[in-house]
Amino acid sequence: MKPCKLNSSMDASLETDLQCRNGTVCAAKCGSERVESTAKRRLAANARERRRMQGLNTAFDRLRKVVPQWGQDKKLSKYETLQMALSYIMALTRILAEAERYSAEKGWINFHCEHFHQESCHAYTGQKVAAETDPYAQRLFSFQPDHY
DNA sequence: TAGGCCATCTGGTCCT
DNA sequence: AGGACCAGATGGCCTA
Repeated sequence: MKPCKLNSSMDASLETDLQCRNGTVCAAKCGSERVESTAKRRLAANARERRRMQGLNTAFDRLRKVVPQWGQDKKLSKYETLQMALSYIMALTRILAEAERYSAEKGWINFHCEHFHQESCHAYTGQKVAAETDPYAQRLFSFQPDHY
């Protein structure tokens, strides 16, 4: 946890706030109220920003949980997490596209067998199904992140 | 000790 | 006017 601080630029802006409008220094009451409200708004903005960043970090943690770690004991950095998520999504997309292609092909084969070559179907489709499961598993488990 | 990563503060900009 | 988002600055912690 970092210490709370008010930096010099803010102090300067608060000071100029005191010398307002009529060229002379405002009444003490007016100035102190303005300073107080500015400081309050700043603190509120800081708190909001902290909450926002915490929300962002929670999202990063959730992303880390669903992205492959490849046995790394060290937590992925934010940048690495994004890179890994990107390559992982692209790999899954490729797998899905191939799965669709394979299933479309299988559908055609079933149709063809039903209507034209019933006698030679079973051996062929059985062989096809067994063959198609392997490449998916192979691809999924051999997935390596792309580098961008 | 340098470099990487991170949390926080801050001011600017845009939106409601 | 006030909130959300963003990017720059700063300083702390950790590791090679």
